[in-house]
Amino acid sequence: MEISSKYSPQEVEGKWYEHWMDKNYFHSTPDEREPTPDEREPYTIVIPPPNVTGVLHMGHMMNNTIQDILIRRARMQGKNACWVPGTDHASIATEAKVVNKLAQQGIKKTDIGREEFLKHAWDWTHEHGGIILKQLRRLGCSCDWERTSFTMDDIRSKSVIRAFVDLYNKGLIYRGVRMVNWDPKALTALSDEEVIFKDEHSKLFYLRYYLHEDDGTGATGAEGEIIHTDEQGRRYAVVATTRPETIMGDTAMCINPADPKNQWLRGKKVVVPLVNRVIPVIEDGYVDIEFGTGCLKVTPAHDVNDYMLGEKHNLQSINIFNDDATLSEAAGMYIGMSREDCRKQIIIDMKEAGLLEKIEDYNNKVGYSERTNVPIEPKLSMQWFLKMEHLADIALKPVLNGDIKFYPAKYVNLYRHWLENIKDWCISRQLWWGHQIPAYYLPEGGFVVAATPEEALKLAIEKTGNKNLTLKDLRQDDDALDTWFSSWLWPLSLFNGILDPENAEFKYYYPTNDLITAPDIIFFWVARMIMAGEEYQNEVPFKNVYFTGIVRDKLGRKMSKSLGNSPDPIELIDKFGADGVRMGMMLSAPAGNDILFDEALCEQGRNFCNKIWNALRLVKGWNVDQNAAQPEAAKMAAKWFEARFNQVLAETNDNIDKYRLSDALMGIYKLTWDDFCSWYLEMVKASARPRHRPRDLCCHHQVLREPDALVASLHAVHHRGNLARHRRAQRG
RNA sequence: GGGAGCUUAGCUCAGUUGGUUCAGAGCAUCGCCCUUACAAGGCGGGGGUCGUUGGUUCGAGUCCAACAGUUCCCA
Repeated sequence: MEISSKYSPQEVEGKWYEHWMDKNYFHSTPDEREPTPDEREPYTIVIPPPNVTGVLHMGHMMNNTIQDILIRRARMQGKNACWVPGTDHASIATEAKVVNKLAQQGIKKTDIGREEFLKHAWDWTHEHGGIILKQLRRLGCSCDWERTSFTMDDIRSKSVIRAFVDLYNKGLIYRGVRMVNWDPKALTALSDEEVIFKDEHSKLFYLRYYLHEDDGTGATGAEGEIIHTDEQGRRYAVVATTRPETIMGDTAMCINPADPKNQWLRGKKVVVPLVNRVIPVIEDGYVDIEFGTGCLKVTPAHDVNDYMLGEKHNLQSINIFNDDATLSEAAGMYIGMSREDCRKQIIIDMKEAGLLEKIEDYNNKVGYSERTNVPIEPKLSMQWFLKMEHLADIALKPVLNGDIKFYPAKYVNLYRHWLENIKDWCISRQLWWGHQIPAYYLPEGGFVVAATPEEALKLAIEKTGNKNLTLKDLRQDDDALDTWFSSWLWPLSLFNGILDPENAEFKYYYPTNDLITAPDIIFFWVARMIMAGEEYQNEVPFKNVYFTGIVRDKLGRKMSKSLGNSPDPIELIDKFGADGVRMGMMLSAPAGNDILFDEALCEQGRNFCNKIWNALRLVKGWNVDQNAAQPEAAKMAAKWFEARFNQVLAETNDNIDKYRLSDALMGIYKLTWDDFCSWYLEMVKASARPRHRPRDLCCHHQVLREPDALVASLHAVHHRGNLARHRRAQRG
């Protein structure tokens, strides 16, 4: 049979993937059918669940290639390897997509109601979900597909609710009015981690706050005192702000008691410009003397720090915004205007009224919603929170004492710093797509928390003593839980370890071995999984965390849709083969370092596959004579290569043990290309002149056996395994 | 504003306890070869004051300090 001189992955990869699936090579037991584990050591990875409606991007390619390398190696080492795939319901992202789709049909979600909306969301999920898992198959991922899970499937949903009820009963979950990050587009609260700060070229507006009923007293004449006076001799304070549109919510002005500039303002009252509300001047060391004029307007309803000042000084809090960040009735002016328009208008009006001192250019950072990309509005609202102090404590220990190892280790510091400065986690979202909070409000006020409506009713009757209560009297909380509130249970809930911690699978597979993830979700996800693991099992959820780099383009820019610099992974696979692309990623991916992706690397991967392919062609072209004696030179060459092979194998194992995957790959690359092809095959070739003389069997076998073992030892380029099997198949 | 990291060949990066093996790898490049496995190839070659300055040391890519550039995290 003639073999093409060029390797064509398209003809090989799909076929072999199918073969592996047919043989069920990726499935691991125990499972529900076969509850007894064999004597092998388990090796478990749970996939970082991609968004159910997402599509594969370069970050997934990187991440899942690494997982596949580790899981295949474990399998080769004789461990019971189990890689659990699944997807995440991605509350905000998915809900936003469904809302948009409905909007195109002229439908608002509030018009159709929760139940109807969820039907649409499930339709969307069934339509788009699973695409990404199919794409992972293209990449060659050896997941145990029978175990495919979803954060909103039955077991996972029940686990989330169970955990919520449990934490509530432990007193770790509470409901309260707090300053939260409000997304005025998605109309929901967000956690601190979902806010992205961006540099902004904005303006600093200096506003005049005239003294109320100025009696001319207060001046100390001290050095550094600054008193502003207008043409009529009226005295005023100057406040610098980036957000003049919030003045309607001002309930105090604050100075630093140690600020010589503003001593004359002590104990005075000032008038909010335009609004004409009289507010007190308070004193607090919080105010930065150097910033602006040292006078701070305090708007407790619309700024986190102002909120704290308000609490401390007992200030009134006026919420001047509606949920969509337009001006509310309470603002008293500019009602219904957007915050952006209001800012423009208010500056025009101030100028006219002579209340604007000056405008300066100013660079500051503004928080944006990670999902909708609109500026976050700090907002006082009633939300559910998870207390973090205890959870942070138990999550810090295993990382500091080495029960969990981070690769690279530099992330330990970052992790510690975050945990030591942690704030309570806002876990409620004003969304429908997700796990509905299992809190039930009673007709006479108050609420109960229970896993099911029936249990809630029981509790409600106990609590109120009212035996006539029915399910209809209870109203379940409208809000859903933060998506991460299900993700953090992932390693536990995948094996049903929340609902049934004594089950055989869970006992066998948990804790998992390695977690492969991106460093940007170290807080969102990694830290919280450790908390959940410690809280529920008193055990770490995984032993090693490998942080991948962020995939950038070759100019070092983040890949983004707007830049259009992200290649389509599937097109890359079509062009270079899955192996070529996988190798391209791995060649330049030391842990934790960003990788500058370049198609040239995939080309190198493709070339390598081709090199192996052609080694096969050479060997296949040889006739084998069982009776021929092995030439002395070939014998020596074989001996040399075997020694070389064992040496590289040891190095490779060592490198992978240290998670130095690109080094491991390079070792095999050179072994294959330089030692095997350039030296060994050439030596065997030369030893058998004249050229048509058949090679001896011994030699032939060794030639075939060596790359089999070689290839099997590192599955970075998984179809090299195919080639080896291909050889075996053709040999017979 | 606070903190962390990075800076070694044209590019991407190794370089673990300071000492022949420490100045490396891959890619790219240059020269010669269509040699019957592979031009997606073969053989050979060039290329770096290890960001800058200073310090510790018998000895510094490696340790210390300052500075510059750069990236990230937090507020």
